[in-house]
Amino acid sequence: MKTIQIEKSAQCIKAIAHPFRLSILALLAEGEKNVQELTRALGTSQSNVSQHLFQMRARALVTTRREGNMIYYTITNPKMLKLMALMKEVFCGE
Amino acid sequence: MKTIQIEKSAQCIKAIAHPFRLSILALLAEGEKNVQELTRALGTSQSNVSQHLFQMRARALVTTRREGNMIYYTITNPKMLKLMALMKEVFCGE
DNA sequence: ATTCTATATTAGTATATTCTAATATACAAA
DNA sequence: TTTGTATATTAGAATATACTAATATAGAAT
Repeated sequence: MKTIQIEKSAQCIKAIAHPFRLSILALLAEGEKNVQELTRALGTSQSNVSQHLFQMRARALVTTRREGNMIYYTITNPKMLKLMALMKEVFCGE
Repeated sequence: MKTIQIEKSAQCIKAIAHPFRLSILALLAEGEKNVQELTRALGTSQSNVSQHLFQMRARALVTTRREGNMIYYTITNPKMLKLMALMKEVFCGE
């Protein structure tokens, strides 16, 4: 595996290496959600959620869509769902 | 996904969220290696490599075997290889 | 234009991570 | 038993991350 791929992968992995960010992905796996919905589900501050979302947006792991004054987030790459399922299997046993 | 699984997954993901640790996994994917071999390949200090290995050992992602005064490391779960391939695909495109 | 609501950004602090340098441990060889 | 080699551990400094509180922005509604 090339150095550049290692670096990029490490950045993306870091972007999902937090319980809140994993939870956000698990919620988005059900379908798109706006920031309010995510904030309520996580039980932390809106600011904190926005900051976590920023990290995943910066790596293009999630994508946004505006509707009125709400921003809806979705998982960019559908293969992410497969990846999450496999991580669960490898890290938590089956 | 349950909170406990989220927590455990986040811990494991953190344990691989570093270029050196990903490189180590990529090297171990080729077969078991001892600390010297990994140290030479990474081009950092032996102490640093041991510290990175510790993090993955603590999460049982890698397993050790002693031979004389060398310690050989292997990837614990063969499914990790599938996971790494999928991460590369999702994070680096195909 | 003002106000309201949703989201983003900033500043500052607390905590965690990473690295280097030094030291400890464990086995092998002499 | 001393010496050498491989690996692990510790301490401390530098950097990065995560959180709270406050503020900014952008669009909607009045």
